[in-house]
Amino acid sequence: MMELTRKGEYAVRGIIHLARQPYGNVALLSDIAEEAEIPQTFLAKIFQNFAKLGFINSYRGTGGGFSLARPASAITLRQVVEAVEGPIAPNRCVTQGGECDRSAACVVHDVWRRVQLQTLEILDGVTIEELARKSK
Amino acid sequence: MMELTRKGEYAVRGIIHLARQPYGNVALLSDIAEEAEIPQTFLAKIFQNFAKLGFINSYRGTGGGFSLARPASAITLRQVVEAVEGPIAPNRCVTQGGECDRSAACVVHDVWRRVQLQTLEILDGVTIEELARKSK
DNA sequence: TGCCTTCAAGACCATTTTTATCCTTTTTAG
DNA sequence: CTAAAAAGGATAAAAATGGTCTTGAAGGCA
Ligand code: SF4
Ligand code: SF4
Repeated sequence: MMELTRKGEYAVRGIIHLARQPYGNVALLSDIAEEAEIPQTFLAKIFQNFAKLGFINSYRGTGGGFSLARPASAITLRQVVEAVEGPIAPNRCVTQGGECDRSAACVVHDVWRRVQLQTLEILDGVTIEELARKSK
Repeated sequence: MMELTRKGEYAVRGIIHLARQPYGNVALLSDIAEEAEIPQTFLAKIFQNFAKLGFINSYRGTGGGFSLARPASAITLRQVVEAVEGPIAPNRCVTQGGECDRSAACVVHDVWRRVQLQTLEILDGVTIEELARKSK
């Protein structure tokens, strides 16, 4: 239950590997994909999305590639995961605009909200910088 | 991300409604399904599974139905959820025998383990009795 | 003994999500 | 101009989800 998909796992691994590059350095998709052991075309989609969201910059043409658009310390694990997996919620009723007519009276609802809040707290507290720095 | 499936949601709702019956009372599947607003045939599968796991008793024939096999206070939300959704884990690498050759060195792994442990702690601390009693 | 009720078990199925791959286009450096 | 590299869109196999249907088995009752 509640497992990250491959896409989520790849997204995290991918951006960590990108963050390990010397700062400002532009890295090739093919290199990151190989290092992180991610299917290149799949990672391409993920990075395209990250670029749109402003996490990373992309450069086309010869000498192109990807680099972080802001310091790794300013990107949290939560942001990365939510970017690809959507809002973190253990049940429908705890998402923004989550629909269940029972929510008001439901006790289980409160349990899921606690799970959600604790999870968010953990993921908010971890930055890509930390992850990239440790266990290099 | 990490959402309970319908099956999980139905399982929780179903067993709570069963726990609201007078103790020892045998309830009809059709009644529980209607009260909890769950497709009856789907709930049947869930309850069959619960019966196998010893959470509930089932009785066939006229006057048959389902009842809890042990006090609601001895059934935790975690047990119910894991019964239908499998082990609670935010990533493959934190399941029993979860496989990722990186686990040892990986820092993200530790984050997922923390998420898992916090979630388990919450779900272990909630019993079906509490859920059935409150917000009747 | 039959008949009716109720759960058991397994087959079946439509839809959605996951996990990619492929191809064409655009951008850019040199 | 050309080669390199990402962008964007179409396609698709495989798996998971969310059920339904049919048949069978067990139990109560006239
Ligand atoms: S936990 Fe309660 S509020 Fe949330 S979806 Fe289930 S019934 Fe609705
Ligand atoms: S978080 Fe680390 S250990 Fe877990 S699956 Fe990802 S790479 Fe492997």
